[in-house]
Amino acid sequence: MSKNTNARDITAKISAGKMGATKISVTKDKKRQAILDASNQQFRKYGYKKTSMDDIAKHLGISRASLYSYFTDKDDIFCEVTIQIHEEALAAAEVCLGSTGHDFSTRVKNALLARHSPFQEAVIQSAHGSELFDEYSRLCGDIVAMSNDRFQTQLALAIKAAAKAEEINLKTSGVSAIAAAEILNLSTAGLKHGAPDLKTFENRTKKLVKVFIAGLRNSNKV
Amino acid sequence: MSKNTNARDITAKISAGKMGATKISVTKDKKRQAILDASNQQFRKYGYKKTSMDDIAKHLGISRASLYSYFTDKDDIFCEVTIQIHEEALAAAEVCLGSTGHDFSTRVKNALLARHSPFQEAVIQSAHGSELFDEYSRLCGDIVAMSNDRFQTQLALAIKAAAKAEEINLKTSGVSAIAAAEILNLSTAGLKHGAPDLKTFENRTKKLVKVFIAGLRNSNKV
DNA sequence: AAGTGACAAATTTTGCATTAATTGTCAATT
DNA sequence: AATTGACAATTAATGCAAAATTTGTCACTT
Repeated sequence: MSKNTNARDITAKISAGKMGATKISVTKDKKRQAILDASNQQFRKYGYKKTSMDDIAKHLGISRASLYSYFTDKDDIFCEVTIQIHEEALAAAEVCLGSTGHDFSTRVKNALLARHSPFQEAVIQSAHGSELFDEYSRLCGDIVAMSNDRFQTQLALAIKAAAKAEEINLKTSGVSAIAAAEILNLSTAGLKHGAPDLKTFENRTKKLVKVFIAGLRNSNKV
Repeated sequence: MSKNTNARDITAKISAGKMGATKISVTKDKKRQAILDASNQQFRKYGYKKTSMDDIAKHLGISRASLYSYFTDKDDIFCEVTIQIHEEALAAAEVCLGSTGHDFSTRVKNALLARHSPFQEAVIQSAHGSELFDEYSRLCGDIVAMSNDRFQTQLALAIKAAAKAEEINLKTSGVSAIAAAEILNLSTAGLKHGAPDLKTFENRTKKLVKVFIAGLRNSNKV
């Protein structure tokens, strides 16, 4: 096994996808993606430790050796899977926040669900949720933390914009945009607890956001 | 080790303290309490498995054998400790909810803090937090669940009363008292995450409650 | 170039024996 | 009656060797 990937490596990987001219063939990227998908599937089904490189290879109908021409080792695959899930969730959340045609409260609700639902499904629901969670913090603690920061920053920006547009009133509410974003994010995470299904979690989130955003409109009035 | 204490036993133990005429001597109760306190201390310091009956006995300056005339086994002690912590937290929360002289929002905030702070301190802060948490759900999952239910019921009653007193407006908010209580309780639990100290957690809770309760005053107005 | 089989090294698992620690229960003591 | 020391029994920790699995690499095929 390789040594723990450090923060600099991760940052490089995350931003790599955004740069334009890669000379790697399309088929190579497609195959990389197939490996990531298969691995993700196996990790959820059997947990991280119980999933061997051979399992992944067999599941794809290729040889184990070829995996090593796409990824350095299992840790590498796991980190990339994690990064991808987080990137997707973040992108989806950003779309929700920016979507016109919905009022502010709905946009926030959708963003929170986009950010949190994938993990409610993947981590909590899976039988190996707790083991995967351990691996997250061991191999990709930085990713999760960074992703959280980025989401809260996005959300805070949206809240600030809403305040400027006078959809909410931060001054009378006595909370900063950043604080509001942090509280919404953490609270939503809390709503996952003991939720028997995704629908329950969604309902709770819906209500939390509705009331919370309403509170941001006039917290001072008693 | 004894078999897992079942729900009926726990219910009996919880209500036992409320009945009047116990013929057990005061010193016996005092000693029981001393054992519980010492055990609680050791559990937090060294974790559940690493704390032996001998450790507890030595820490009290008594023999190990005498522990067994007060409790059937270590599991029993652990459950009683857990019950006591939960009972205290619940009682404190109830006092907060009923306390006149504070406005509704403050009462709710204080109740949530009374309910959650002890665990923020004990479970999260301790080095053995995760192990203790595992033991909780293994031995006393019922206690935690029951305690949660009772707290949410209390909170829901207070919310209903506030609605009757027209301090908040549940109808326009579109959430039931029970739903609001559940969301507040779960959200507050979420605010513990990554909090470096108790103060941070308290600040977050303060803001959450302020805004949320404000939202319960007029969720419909856009 | 992309992919594979095969190989040596490293890691995990298994079984088993030994030692140490912990438990729960006495009869005996204060 | 409360407490204890001591005892048998269970359970946990340790060591170690053999077997099995998994890993990462390379020369070789297609």
